Amino acid sequence: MNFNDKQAIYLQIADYVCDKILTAEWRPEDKIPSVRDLAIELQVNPNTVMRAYEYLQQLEVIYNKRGIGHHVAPDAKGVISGFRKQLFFENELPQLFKNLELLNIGFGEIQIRFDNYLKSSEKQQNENKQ
Amino acid sequence: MNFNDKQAIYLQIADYVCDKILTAEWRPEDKIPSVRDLAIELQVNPNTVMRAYEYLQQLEVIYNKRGIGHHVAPDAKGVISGFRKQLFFENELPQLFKNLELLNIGFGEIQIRFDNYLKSSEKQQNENKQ
Amino acid sequence: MNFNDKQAIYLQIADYVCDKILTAEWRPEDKIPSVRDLAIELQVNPNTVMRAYEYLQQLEVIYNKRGIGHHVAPDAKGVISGFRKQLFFENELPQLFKNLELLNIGFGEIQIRFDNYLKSSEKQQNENKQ
Amino acid sequence: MNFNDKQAIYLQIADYVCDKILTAEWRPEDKIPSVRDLAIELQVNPNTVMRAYEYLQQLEVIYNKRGIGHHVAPDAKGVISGFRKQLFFENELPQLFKNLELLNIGFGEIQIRFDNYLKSSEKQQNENKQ
DNA sequence: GTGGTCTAGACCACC
DNA sequence: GTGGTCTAGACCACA
Repeated sequence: MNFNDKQAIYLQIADYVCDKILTAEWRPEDKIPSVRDLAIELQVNPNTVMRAYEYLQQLEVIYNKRGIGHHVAPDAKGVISGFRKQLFFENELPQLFKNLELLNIGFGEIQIRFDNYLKSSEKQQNENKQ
Repeated sequence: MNFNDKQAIYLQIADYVCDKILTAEWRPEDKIPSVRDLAIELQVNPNTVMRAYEYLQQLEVIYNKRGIGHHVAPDAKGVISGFRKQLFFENELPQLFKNLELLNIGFGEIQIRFDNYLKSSEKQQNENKQ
Repeated sequence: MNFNDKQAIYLQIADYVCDKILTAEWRPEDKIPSVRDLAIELQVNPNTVMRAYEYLQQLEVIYNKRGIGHHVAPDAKGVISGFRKQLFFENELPQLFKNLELLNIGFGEIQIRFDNYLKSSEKQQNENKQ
Repeated sequence: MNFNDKQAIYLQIADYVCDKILTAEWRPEDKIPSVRDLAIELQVNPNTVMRAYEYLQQLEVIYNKRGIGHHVAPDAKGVISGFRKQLFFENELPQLFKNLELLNIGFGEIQIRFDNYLKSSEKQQNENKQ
């Protein structure tokens, strides 16, 4: 967690959890780490983890079984994808296009960098498998 | 100015000024509007404009002559481009790639949307010329 | 704080903080007083303290943890010394030499006054220890 | 003149005039440059030069003959020395000593640097004579 | 006219 | 509790 980032820590934690779910590291109905454990792992105040979990419950990404712990919601992946896609197409992409134009960056360069990204990404996955 | 945006107003003003410089509407050594004038134009408190100008001075995008006013720095365009490119390549682009991967969005779709963006952008410029 | 000094109050506060750090009264990673607390202690407006802290953050003398407070940066002492030495050798010392020459003041007199300064300084420290 | 310096321009001009007098480049009863001429030479607004001259008149460093111009006062050198010495001993020197102490700079180093300064100063004067 | 500083007081998000 | 932002209004020095 980055304590000096402009993004709130509880949102950083929520993103951390969402990434775990999107990459299927945590699957639907899986039990996710307890508030205390995650707080220790991420070196933050348990209240802050609690707030992130509450936020994710509200979004129906996770749910809580009293006395048992928090679990990944059945359609967590769909919900997260929905939110992120909206953010992506309505905010990030227009901003990207504006930058390409103002900074005189060609679309070709983006394509090349994306290809490189894919290659290094695949390579890393292969290494992890071995 | 967007008063409900999460981004601070003074940063929005700074971006507003940078855009004026990048599009060459304001050129190096030009005098830019006084704190009070811009405050009236943008309907904000003069202190808020002052804060934006202070921030831009620190970044060496503008400079101040005692009692005369603020002026566009000689290499303002280079400085702004530098900052924005760094932000673009180090944050926005990796974020884009990560999104494409996690959200299962094809690169082709981005390309189509960019072409559409360019068309509507050109169209608008032609309308402004007339 | 000296309200009639030509030097801005927020800069006086910044100097106050730097002196605390240089004398090791506040050490690296220590939490420094909150904006509101220092404002009460120094009898100034919290905004003024905030401005001093912003300035020091920009200089990387202190840093901020979200919701926790401001802390002395790891190399604060080095940073401050660097700035002050630069100011000293590039401005103050040439100014001193120019004065000695134009005002016909002998270097010996400076030496005598410095010895007296050291004596009174030591004396005061001894008194504080007791 | 430095338009971005914290010191007011009219004070910079006043210092400029005082230096000329202290170095005896301009002698008592000499006519000094007209407001217009000095304004052109220093690339500033004539009003600003006027303000500097008014300030120096008030200090009895220069005086004005109506329709003729400004002249160096008989005891200009004494007056200037007086002011500067006061500033020197009451402000600059204590500040210097405090810096030496906090920055751990030995007095010996100052002495060496002063000797070097004198040598280069003499050398330059010899060159100017030739 | 220009910027620069300061105050008082408010509201907000965050930990 | 912490900082961060904004407003309204004041005063000052400077060109």
